[in-house]
Amino acid sequence: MARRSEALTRARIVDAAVELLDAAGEGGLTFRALSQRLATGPGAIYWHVANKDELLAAATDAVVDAALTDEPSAASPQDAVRAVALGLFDAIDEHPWVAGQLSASSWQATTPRIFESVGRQVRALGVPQREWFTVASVIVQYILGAAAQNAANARILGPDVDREAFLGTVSTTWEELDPEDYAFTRTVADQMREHDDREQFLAGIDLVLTGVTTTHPPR
Amino acid sequence: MARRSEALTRARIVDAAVELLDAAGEGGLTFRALSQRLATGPGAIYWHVANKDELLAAATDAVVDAALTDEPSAASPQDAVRAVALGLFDAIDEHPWVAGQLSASSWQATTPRIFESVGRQVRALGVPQREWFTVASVIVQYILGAAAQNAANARILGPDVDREAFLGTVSTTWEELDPEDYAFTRTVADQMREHDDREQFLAGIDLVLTGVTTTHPPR
DNA sequence: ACCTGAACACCGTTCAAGT
DNA sequence: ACCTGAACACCGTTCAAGT
Repeated sequence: MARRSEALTRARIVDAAVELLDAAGEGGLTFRALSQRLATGPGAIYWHVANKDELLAAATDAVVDAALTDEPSAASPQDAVRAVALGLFDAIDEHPWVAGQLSASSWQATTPRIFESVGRQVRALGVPQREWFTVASVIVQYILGAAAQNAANARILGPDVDREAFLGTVSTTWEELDPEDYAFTRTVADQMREHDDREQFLAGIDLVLTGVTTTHPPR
Repeated sequence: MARRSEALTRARIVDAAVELLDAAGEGGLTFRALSQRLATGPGAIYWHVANKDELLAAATDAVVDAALTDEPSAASPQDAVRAVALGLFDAIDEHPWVAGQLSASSWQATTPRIFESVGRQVRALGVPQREWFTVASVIVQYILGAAAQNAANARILGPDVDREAFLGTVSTTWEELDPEDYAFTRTVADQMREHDDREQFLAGIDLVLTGVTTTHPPR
């Protein structure tokens, strides 16, 4: 499997890192495991990459870049936002470790790309210019925040656990909470069991977009 | 400083863990550092706490619990949501490591408390019952997501970096992006330099709440 | 029941030495 | 210029031994 004939490049290292992260999670990325997969010593990697943080940032960048390559070209700004949001949602769902990174240090390099995609649609919605930064930030925060929490749940689940069984367990736990302290949570326990993550994420996007267009109606 | 006369309890361990996390971040919490601070051996801690994950979850719980103790008792459901949101925002701002935990494994234990607080206000807003879970989830996702990203920025900053200088640097970086690929981001670079995190967070809450009341107008 | 602290397996990172 | 792999300092966790 290991193609030891090919040169050790930064790109090959990042690709292998993504594979390791996908396969075994954040704890699975090890300089030893990585160097074994690349058929070298651990020290070799340090010639191409400064340290583990930089490697994680590069891996995150690679995933987000891939998720954002498809140009929106949608019917409405709303649809374009939905497309960007779903692209990131799916990418994070497929690579759950990305979530932790996006709220970590790679923020600086990766976020402008997301911000730009969303911001153009904010402009297209007719939001007044002095609100552009605020509104675009709020939408990006919701997208990344919701996707991150979704990924966290997926991480608890693990790849081998049955989703329905898990939701059933949580739902049952909720139903057994103190009736007085958790009146609301108990009531919606069955809604939680039957909800669809993707649908709910889109419902959130739509709520935010409705808030935006209501607060800043297009002239 | 170390009160070696007192018994080693789970509560004292968790308190010391919070202090270490506050002082030195996620990397600062070490069983060795912790046991030194508590004047014992590392093994002693394992009698009270199963492992590091459980310890982190307990520390997170402690912080969130403290942030949610003040009952809202606000004029409107909107104000109550703002109060809960700001309480969590400030708690995460003060204990940035909490953000990473909330999107990690402690989700199960801690989230119902937040969910209940927000959910009661969703009910009070007159949202139809079959939408309760969705709407409450969206609000909680925004609160935790936005607070987490804010904390991430604070973590990059570190406690000793000048905030204004940092924002100035980021703003300048944005202004130097490619004019075609990053037309929007460049335009709002100065807005980013002058924004206030707390205000922007509240603006997001209000956008979401407006979206909720517009989509589900109170009868 | 609760604490001690040495020991184990593992990790990120460095660096002299090689090609 | 690029790679090797032993070595260093450190970590989470265990466990026989103590009180």
